[in-house]
Amino acid sequence: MGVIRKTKTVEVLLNEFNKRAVAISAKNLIKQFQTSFNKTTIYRVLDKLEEDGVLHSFLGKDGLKWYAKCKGCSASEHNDLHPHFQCLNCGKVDCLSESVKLPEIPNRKIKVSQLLIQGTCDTCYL
Amino acid sequence: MGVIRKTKTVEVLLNEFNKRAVAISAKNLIKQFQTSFNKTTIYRVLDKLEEDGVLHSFLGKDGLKWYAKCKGCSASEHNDLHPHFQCLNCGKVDCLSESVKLPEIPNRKIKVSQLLIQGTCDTCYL
DNA sequence: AATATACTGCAACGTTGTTGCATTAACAAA
DNA sequence: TTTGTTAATGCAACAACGTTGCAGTATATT
Repeated sequence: MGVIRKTKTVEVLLNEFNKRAVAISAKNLIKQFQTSFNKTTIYRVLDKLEEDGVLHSFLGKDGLKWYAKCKGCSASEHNDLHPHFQCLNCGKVDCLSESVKLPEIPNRKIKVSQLLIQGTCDTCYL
Repeated sequence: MGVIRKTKTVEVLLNEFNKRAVAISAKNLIKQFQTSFNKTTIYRVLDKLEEDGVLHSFLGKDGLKWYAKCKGCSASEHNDLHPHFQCLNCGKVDCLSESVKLPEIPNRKIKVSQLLIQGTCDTCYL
């Protein structure tokens, strides 16, 4: 379970998430590191980092998988219930710190929820 | 533009959405009607019906595209801001009528939002 | 240094959805 | 009803994102 060995791929990817504060899509990472790492490896490392509670994942605009650093998650518990904002212009995704109040749903048991807000970000906002 | 001609495909698909009250994925429709219609046709008809404000679409669990009947939408305006609930056990998706209160986001312009709640539905809830 | 096994790269594949193009069918007008 | 325009369809091929199997490599442990 989780990341066991400290490999080059893990080091480089983690560094990337630490450097940038925003979420990054698997697609972007693959493009960025295509000369260094195979896409299969990147997918697998991201999986592991998520299992480990280091990253959390969610689906963005076109069903693409995005990852961002977790704050206060562990391998046993993922509490990534914050919403995400994706800019329809530049594609950038931010984690929002505000929590969402889920509607009341009778007779159903909620396991996870995902709120994706789309619009224009501060940089692209004219 | 939207749907112009009353074809067999449009008729059958619309009938399906009227018969069942839940959301249906493109994948399911293609599987269900693979003997009658080509998948390309189904994708295109769904697109048109959405443009027309008859259906609205959203992304479910694995990035799959789901469609459901709109209430009070038109070609000019889609007000499909309600959340969806997907059962992790049987895969069924329901539209929830409750509206969601979006968090305050400074310096950004919200265009659309999508809240997907996942868990166990009433039928699968033990 | 030797060993066990986690990690990697490659190639091939799977699934969902899209595109181009020739053919067919819906609708309007004569 | 027949004709003509053009929207809708089916087919095949493609595109994108992601997964799988397997042989070879690197990491950590002894």
